[in-house]
Amino acid sequence: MKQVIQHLIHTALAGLAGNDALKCDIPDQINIDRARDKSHGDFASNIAMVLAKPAGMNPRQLAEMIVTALPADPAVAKVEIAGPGFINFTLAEDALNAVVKTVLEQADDYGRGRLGAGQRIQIEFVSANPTGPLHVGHGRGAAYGASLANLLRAAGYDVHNEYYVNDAGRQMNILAASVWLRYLELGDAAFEARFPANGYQGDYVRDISTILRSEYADRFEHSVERVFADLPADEGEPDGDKERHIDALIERGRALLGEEDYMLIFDAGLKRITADIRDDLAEFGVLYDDWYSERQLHTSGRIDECIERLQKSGHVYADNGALWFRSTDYGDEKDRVVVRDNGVKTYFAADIAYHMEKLERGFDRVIDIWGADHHGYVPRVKAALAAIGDDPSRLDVLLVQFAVLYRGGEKVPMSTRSGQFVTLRELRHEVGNDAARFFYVLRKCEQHMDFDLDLAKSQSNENPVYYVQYAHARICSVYRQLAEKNLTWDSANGLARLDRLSESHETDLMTALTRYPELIEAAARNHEPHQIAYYVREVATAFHTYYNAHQFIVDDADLRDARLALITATRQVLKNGLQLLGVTAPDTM
RNA sequence: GCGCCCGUAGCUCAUUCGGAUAGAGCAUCUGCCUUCUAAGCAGAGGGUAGCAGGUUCGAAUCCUGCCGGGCGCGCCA
Repeated sequence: MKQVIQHLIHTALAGLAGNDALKCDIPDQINIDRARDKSHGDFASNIAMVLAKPAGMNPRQLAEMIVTALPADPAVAKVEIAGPGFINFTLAEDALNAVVKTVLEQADDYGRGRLGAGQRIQIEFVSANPTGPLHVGHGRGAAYGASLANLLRAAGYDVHNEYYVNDAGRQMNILAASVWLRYLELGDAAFEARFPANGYQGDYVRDISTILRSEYADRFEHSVERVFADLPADEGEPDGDKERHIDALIERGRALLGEEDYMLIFDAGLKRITADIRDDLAEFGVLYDDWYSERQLHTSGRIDECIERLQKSGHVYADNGALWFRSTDYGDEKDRVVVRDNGVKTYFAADIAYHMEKLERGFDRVIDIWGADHHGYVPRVKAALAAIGDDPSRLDVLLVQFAVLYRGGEKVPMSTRSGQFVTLRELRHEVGNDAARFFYVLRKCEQHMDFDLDLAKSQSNENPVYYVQYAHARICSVYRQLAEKNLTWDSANGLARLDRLSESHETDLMTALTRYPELIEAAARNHEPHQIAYYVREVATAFHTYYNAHQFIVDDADLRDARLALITATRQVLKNGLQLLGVTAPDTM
């Protein structure tokens, strides 16, 4: 409809310019907005105000001229000039109620757009280290990423979801050492007192060790004395340094176990935790096309290849035994190490290779969703892509602000290492997947989020998701009532008699339904799934209001069939919108 | 200190890439269940959009400065 009006205005302007009545260029983009206030009609254009200055005219006069030159269109019932020079368009009733037919015909496809035009787009999100279960902080990235992926798909993109598994690096070695020590602890309780301050303390580590012991009893046995002989002191001991201590402990583990057994323990932890994360996300309705391994980048030589490319670019130098990427050449604050003086490639080196690889896989666009604490990382990744000759503008990094947890008015400390956190699974079980998905996505990603656990858990009925789902269930209930009264809905008759829908509640609801396709496009373009959440709530409001004001199952069969057509279309739009958010649309509540 | 994000009703947040009188939910108050589910509806009160300038026909939105909050500034990942 916007395009229709744009076209009308464009025709009018072209005519005026042809008569020399208008002495300025016609803009390519003519802005048509939804009117906020019903008294302003359905759509508004600010074109007269925009062109007033270049045309050297008063905006209201110019608006008069444009309106006079507008070709007639059956869809437009009324055109008015208002305020400083807005041109307001009111739709004809036929044009409005046609939406009911459109929705019923297109059904699950109603709202699908072609903004993406089949472009391939990859979206990587969550990608938490597989060193422990997901916590509620990860939940936000999961809900946001999954909803955004659904939204982009609905907007016509070919979307590929990916999880980057950080299965290499120091954190994973710390996990392996933690699993090993808990395993030893099961054979000798004396190990418990020596558990490193920096180890992973969560109970899930003990669970992994218990399983490991059931599979490999007595295979990795070592005494406390041998394990801790001549190690640097841990935190809490004189001259203690927890970092040096845990690194030495990892090396001790490798030496005592041998590489094969060490990797066996390492993989036991990795596999259990990755599987747990995968199940957790799947239950949350968050699915991936690929789980991409960081370790695979190392073993395949992709990182070396990437470093070579960087070197050839001339932006790499050696200093202090390490290899540096001169990211300051691209505006970064300081240069970054890619190979440490001990020969180990940094996480950054792997990440450059990963992004290089993503672009090579043929995606037109790549989206990374990161926690806001990684924001300083964006310039160096883009710098590296530019250095190796890739186009950094193909990468969008969306930063999701932290969800700060509150319990009893107190901030809840979160740390994976200490094992002190509320897991995503706990949250899901307490408030339900639907409420959690909806709650998370109700704020735009750059907005800081206060997550009040007491509110979410104890007063979950206040969550607006129930309000929306209730509207859907109520519509289903109307059909059950219809059956009990031995009536049926004649849909063909309903569609033929849409002219009977003239109550203000009905036009309001239909207007809301017409907005859905535009909303998908705007929300996808701006990466804002929260718009969908607010929209379905608006549709639910329009429906609940209608429900209370009018009876659907009336004696007049034409009116009844028309009203049932409208609420059926409403149910479809609610379902489509909720589906994008990963929320169920229940038949009963 | 430098960089990124944020500041809108008592609380939590919207505000269609600059539009008309800044809107919802929660909380508070007043009404509505013999009729399709009251997890609902109708209505009321509640605002200097952190503060001060600037840009323009028009600013919560863009720019500058200050104030306040969050995060980051490793040869960790």
